Amino acid sequence: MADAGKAKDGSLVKEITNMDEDFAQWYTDVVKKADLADYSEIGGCIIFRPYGYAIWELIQKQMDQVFKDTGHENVYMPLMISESLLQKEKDHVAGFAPEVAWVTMGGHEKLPEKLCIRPTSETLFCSHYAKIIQSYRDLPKLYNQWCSVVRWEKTTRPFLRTREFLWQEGHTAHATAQEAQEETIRMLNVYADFCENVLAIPVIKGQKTESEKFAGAERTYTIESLMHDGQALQSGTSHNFGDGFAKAFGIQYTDASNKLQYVHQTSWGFTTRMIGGLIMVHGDNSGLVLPPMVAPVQVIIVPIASHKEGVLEKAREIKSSLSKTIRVKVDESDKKPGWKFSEHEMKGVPIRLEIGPKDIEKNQCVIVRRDTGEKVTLSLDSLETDLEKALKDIQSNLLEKARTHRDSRTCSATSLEEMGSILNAKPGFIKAMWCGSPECEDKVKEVTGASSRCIPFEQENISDVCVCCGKKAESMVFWGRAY
RNA sequence: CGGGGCGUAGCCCAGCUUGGUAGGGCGCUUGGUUCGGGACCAAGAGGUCGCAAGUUCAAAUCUUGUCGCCCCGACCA
Repeated sequence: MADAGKAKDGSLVKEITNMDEDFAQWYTDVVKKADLADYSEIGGCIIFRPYGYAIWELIQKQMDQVFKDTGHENVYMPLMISESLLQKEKDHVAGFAPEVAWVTMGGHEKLPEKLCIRPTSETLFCSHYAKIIQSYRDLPKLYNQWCSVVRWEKTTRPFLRTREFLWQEGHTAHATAQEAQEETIRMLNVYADFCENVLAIPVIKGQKTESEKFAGAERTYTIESLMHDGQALQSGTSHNFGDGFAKAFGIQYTDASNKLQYVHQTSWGFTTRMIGGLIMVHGDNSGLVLPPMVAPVQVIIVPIASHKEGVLEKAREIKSSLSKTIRVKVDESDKKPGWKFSEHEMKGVPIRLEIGPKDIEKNQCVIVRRDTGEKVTLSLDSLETDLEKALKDIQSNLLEKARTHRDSRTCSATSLEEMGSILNAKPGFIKAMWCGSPECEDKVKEVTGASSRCIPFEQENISDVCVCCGKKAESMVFWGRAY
C-alpha cells in the first residue's frame, strides 16, 4: 500500500504489531491505537470510547431505518428478568443458564427471588405478548429493542466477545408458521444486505445445524463472514421459534373463524461484535480501514504549515463547504503533519485531504485514499463531487477486496485429512458434504478444529457422500474455525 | 475450566539472579524554534513498585497467599 504508514527511516509505524506475525496482537493493537475501546474495571467489559461508539451509532442509525422501513417498532424492556420467568421455556433456560449474571440483593436486603441480568429478552417479550395479543387483528407484532445484554463469558476479547455487549434484538409474533418463516428470512436478508452494502463485508447465508441453533429455536439462520486471518465470524442470526415459546408462555389469539391459535414467533440479533469484524476484515498493518458508510470521519483535513497565513482559514472553509454531504473534520492540533498522517491512518479515516500554502496558490489540494494509499491532486472547484465519488469507490473497493480474499480462502474437500491440511496451510471456509448426523459434525470439529458454520442456501454437489462417515450426503456445509 | 506469560509514573519497559536513596523512553505542562510522512532545544510536574501477610536492621528485589490482565485451547454472538 504505497508509502502510507512509513516513518522517515522507512519502517512501519511501530505501535502496531504486524498482522502476519501475530494476528491476535495486531487486533488488540488496532483496538487501542484507533481509540475504539479501553479495558474497564470489570473483567471482560470494555469501555466504548467516542470513536468506537460513533461507529456503533452509525451502524445503529442506518440499521434502525431499515427496521422502520420494514414495519418494525422500537420498544424497551426491563434490564432484569426474574428466575421463574427465565425458566419458562426449558431449552432456552438450559442454553443460557451457565452464563447469566444474577442480582440477589436490593440494598441490604436479600431479594425474595433472584433476578438475572438479561442475556437476551425472549422471555420478557413473550410474557408481554401473552398479555397484549388476543385477536388475529393484533398480529403481527413487530418489535425491536436496542440495548445491552450480559453473558458471563469465560474468555473475552474486545468487541468479539465481551461480558456486556450492545445489540438490537427483534422479536416478532405472527398468525401463521408461514408468516413467521417469511419474517425470519426477510430479516436475515436485511442483515446480509447491511453487511455487504454498509460494512462492505461479504457474507454466506444459510441455516445452522441442529447442534448450532439457538436455544429454544426451531430453526436458526445465519450470515457468516471470513476474517483476514481465515477464521469465520458469525455475523448475525435470525431464528424461527415456531410456536414453542407461544406454548410455553401461553401466547394465543382468536382467529377469524373464532378458533384459539398459538402465535408463531421469530427473533433476530446483530451486535457490536461486528465492529471487531470491521477491524479484522478491512484492517491492515497501518491500522483500521473503515468503509466510508460507517466512518465517523470520512475526510480528515490536515493543514500543512498551518501557522502560515490563510492555511487554517482555507482548511475551515473547505470543511464547511463539504460538511453538508460528507462527515469532515479539520485536524487543528499542533502536531506535525507526519504525525497526523499516521494517526488518521491508524484510525482508518477513508480519505486524507492535505492543504498547504502551495496548494492554495494553485487552488488545489492533495487527497490520499486509505484503502489504496493512492495520492492525487484535485482542484478545489469540483472537490465535493470528486470526494463523494472517491468515497463510493472506496466503499465498493473494500467489499470487492474482502470478497476476493474470502473466495481465495474458500476450498472444497472430500475427506477429513484434506480438510485438516487445508485448514493448517491456509485457513478459511471449507465446503464439504455432510450426512446430517451430529456425530459426524462433532467428529469433524474434533479432528480438524472446524465447526459447521452453516448449510448455505446456495447448495453445490461436491460429492455424493459425507466427508466424515462416507454415507449418503444430505447437504453441502460451510465449515471453518470460528471466533 | 486447563496451559503459558505479565503486574514498577498516563503508556511501554529496565532494575529483582547477588536486599541498601525509584530509573529510562514515550506522553503531559511552560517557553522558544519548527511544519508536504510520527521535529528539536530548555525548564518542569508526575510513584503507597497490583494487594496482603511473612523473613530482615533494611524488601520493587527473598517466601507464602491473593487479586487482576493478556495470549493459546474447550464453550458462546
